[in-house]
Amino acid sequence: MKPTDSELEILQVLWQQGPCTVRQVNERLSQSRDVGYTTTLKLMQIMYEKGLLTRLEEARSHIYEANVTEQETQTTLLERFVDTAFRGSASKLVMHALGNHKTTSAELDEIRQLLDQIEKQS
Amino acid sequence: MKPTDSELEILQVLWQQGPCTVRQVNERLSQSRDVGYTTTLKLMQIMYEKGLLTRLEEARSHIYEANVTEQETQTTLLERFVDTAFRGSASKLVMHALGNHKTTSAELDEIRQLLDQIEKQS
DNA sequence: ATATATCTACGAAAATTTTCGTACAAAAAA
DNA sequence: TTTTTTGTACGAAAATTTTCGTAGATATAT
Repeated sequence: MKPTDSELEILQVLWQQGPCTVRQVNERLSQSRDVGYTTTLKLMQIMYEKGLLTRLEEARSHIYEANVTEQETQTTLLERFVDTAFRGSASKLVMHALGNHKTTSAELDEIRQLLDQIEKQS
Repeated sequence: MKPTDSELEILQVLWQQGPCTVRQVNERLSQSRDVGYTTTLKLMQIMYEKGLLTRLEEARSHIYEANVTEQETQTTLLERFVDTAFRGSASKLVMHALGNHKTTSAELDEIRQLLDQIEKQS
């Protein structure tokens, strides 16, 4: 299941903040851009229908929760992205990402450890 | 300039094959999915208007060429992707990419070298 | 109790992207 | 020369995604 850009934005809020009402999500989104309440509502209803979200209808204002994990979504999106933008070459993508972004020393070490681990397995 | 999915598909063909006519691009695309000739034509015309492609009109059938490099496009798309899917954390993306894709030993070494190089610079 | 605020549902407009039909010109084949 | 093929241009339909207005229900405040 590949979320659209707007859907991903909403998922990010829910992953970071945990279960939220529409209002809470909308308020969070409003911090970075202009978006109407019913726009967010509608999107979340659609996501609910698609199974991307679950919701509790106990109170008058429903409480929504992500029904996909951040990890699995990242995996799905990454796979697609590697294919479309990097012709399937994960290592090209990695080199590109490391080249263009600031990465701390600690993070670099972490990546080194992962490299060793991968090599050991094979 | 962020190309759409279909536009990226066309750019990939031009990056791999060099300057092409619409027919050549369409034939390449047709190998993987069903797409009409005029669909490809229209898209390439739009891309030309946007400045994503240049073209030679000397012959009857124009010859199109990518007007953005694969590298710069990858950089643009990657930046966006890191932000939307990985909350801006390039290292998270890297770990994810290394974890989920097969990478050869040579590629792993190449990445190690890059890591060393980055660390030396800082 | 009446007015105001807040919520859901839902249809449909608006914006974006993708697809294709049709018109017409020029080249190639018959 | 006439027909068929191959090309561009272009408008507009179709599909997808995003946005929002309005109706109606329920809670909250005056």
